[in-house]
Amino acid sequence: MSDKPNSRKGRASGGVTLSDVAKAAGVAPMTVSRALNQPGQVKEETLLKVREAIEKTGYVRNLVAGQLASNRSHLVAVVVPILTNPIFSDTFQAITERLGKSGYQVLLGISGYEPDKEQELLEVILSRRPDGIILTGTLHTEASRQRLRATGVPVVETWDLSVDPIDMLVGFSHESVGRDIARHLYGKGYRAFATLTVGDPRGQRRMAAFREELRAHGITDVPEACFPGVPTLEHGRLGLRELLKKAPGLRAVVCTSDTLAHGVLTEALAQGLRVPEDLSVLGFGDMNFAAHTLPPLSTVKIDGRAMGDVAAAALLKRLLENEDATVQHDIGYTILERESTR
Amino acid sequence: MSDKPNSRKGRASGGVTLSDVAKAAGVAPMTVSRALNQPGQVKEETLLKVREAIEKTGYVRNLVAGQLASNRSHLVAVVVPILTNPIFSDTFQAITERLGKSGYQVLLGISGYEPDKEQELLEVILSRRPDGIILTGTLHTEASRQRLRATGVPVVETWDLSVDPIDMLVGFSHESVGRDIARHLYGKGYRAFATLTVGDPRGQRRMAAFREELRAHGITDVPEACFPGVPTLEHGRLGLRELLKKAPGLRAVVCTSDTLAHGVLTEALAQGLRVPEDLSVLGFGDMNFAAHTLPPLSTVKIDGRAMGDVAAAALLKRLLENEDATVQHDIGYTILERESTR
DNA sequence: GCGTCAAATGGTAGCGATACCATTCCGCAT
DNA sequence: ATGCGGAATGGTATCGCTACCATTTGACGC
Repeated sequence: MSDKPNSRKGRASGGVTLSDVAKAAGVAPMTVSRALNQPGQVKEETLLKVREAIEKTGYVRNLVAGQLASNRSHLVAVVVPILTNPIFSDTFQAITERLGKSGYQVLLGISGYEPDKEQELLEVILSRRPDGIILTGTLHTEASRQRLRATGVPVVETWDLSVDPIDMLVGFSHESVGRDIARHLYGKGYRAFATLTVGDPRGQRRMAAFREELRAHGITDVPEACFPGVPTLEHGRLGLRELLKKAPGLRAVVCTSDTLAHGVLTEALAQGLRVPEDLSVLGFGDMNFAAHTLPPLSTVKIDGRAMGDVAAAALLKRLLENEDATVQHDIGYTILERESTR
Repeated sequence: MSDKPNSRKGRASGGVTLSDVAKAAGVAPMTVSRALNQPGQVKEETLLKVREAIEKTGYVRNLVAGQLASNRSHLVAVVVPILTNPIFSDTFQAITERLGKSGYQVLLGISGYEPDKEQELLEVILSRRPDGIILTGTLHTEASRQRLRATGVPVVETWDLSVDPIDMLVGFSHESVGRDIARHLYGKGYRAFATLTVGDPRGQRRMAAFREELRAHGITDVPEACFPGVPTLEHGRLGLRELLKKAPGLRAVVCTSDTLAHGVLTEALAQGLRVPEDLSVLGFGDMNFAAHTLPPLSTVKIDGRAMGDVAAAALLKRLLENEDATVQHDIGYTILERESTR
């Protein structure tokens, strides 16, 4: 049917427009527009004619023009630090699904834990006039915050709580997690701890709170290993080796990610250390493998899907119902005791 | 500085437009447009005035209007089956980075291995008039293929080869992988095989070729376990149990994913099976953990980043240089022998 | 038959930018 | 001075759609 690929250069796109469809259907352009956007307001008979014309002409909607005219993009931008961490891809997937149901599409941005990169990203994102923005974390440049506030786009920050949110907020307290871990493990009788982290600002904050709480119990010497980049099994293995060198009497390793913890378990197994008898290991995230490691990994469960769902729901409420209430939602967490700690 | 959040309803967006900037700078709108898009064509002095005006007015570009006028979106859509599989997120990340350098932004779509869902997705994607589309796999509905061909958008299919590509193509032969695995393992003396898969069409094809090649060597009975959904450690563990029940004499398990293989290794360890003495395991993908499992996992290495890079490069060539050559690139693969096979 | 009102449809003027062409500017040779 | 040509800038007509309001249609009661 197609004569030849459209040239798509110069001014005219060469494609079929809504007016062409209207002509083919014998109605006005506005009617076609309504048939597509508010089919309920169009008579069944007309709807049929329009659909037929669309089919016949091979019309492809142009949301770009629609967006310019209506000032609504049906686009929501989501910014995550990295995608390779399943903890974020779960949230992202949940957001995508929830928004998709209401006809919104997601524009993804990857910031790599760098506020400056995030700022650049936001600039491009704002240029596309999204209807809403979902950010990961509350650590943004001052310029970013001002820009977002000034434009008035609905914003949801996730994965954290904050005293001064830009707009809406869905997350949990990382300080609280750190303290709870410390109390929990201290309560079980552990005294010789170490932490294993990567360059993740929220993980660092959890561990800072963890240390502080331990200090309150008189434990001041907590060795740490920290790797740059993303959490990997390898970093977990290297990390345990490093920590054992620093502190041979080590009894419990607290990791900022299940992946790291999995590496620690693996290295322990390789070295003949029994878990939890000789060494306890605690992860973070409750990723899908955590329950199936050897031994099953104790961890802090974060419901990433729920977080995405709540964030998307809050945004939709604002978008669809023009609800003006500011959302502040603590999604909580659970310390999941499996067998890697006892 | 901001008076109050813009209402963003009705027709006027209430924002600062390029014309406002032009007025503030004392130049024509066209000049501001050029200052932003072809700064080389604008006098240094004028450039300065414009930049100042942009700063002062708090102007945020509107790429939507620009796109409508110029018929170029600086947007490339990427469709992947799932994001949780690191093998795809690597490719995706590489694409994003490469395109980002040339000023293109990426619009992500998740198809969930369902051609019908992909078709719906493509409809929305095309409505946004992307400058290019990168697809995963070559398995699309006929309607999708026609639609893509008719619109004339540059398309790159990845992760596969095909006799009838829509446009450009970057991948490798899954049949070839399957046959090579069979020859390789057969050559090392193995005779009792099983396969472990999830509902991934390309993995299925690899295993079909694997079986066929084995049949050529007189091995016809190859038990299989197949799980729906995505590959997880759990499926790997369950899979090995299932397979051992079916075929206690099993000597080598071939998996369609490193994650599954990791699960098999874990279950073997849990059952006291020695790898590779009692059981050999082969994965697929060479994910970042593969070299660090117990024992290190033999696998088929696919360079996902390279694939993304090549795909993005091919697209950019078409977009920037209007190169008309059809690309067909076999990215290849390597069977990586670590210790889980011998 | 006619007024009434809601449902369905149509006409027109933008949305904010860029393509295209026209115009002005400016340095330099004549 | 004058003419010339390239660099820099400006004016205007769209791009394809939807908001807004006007108009038409049709069902109903009296």
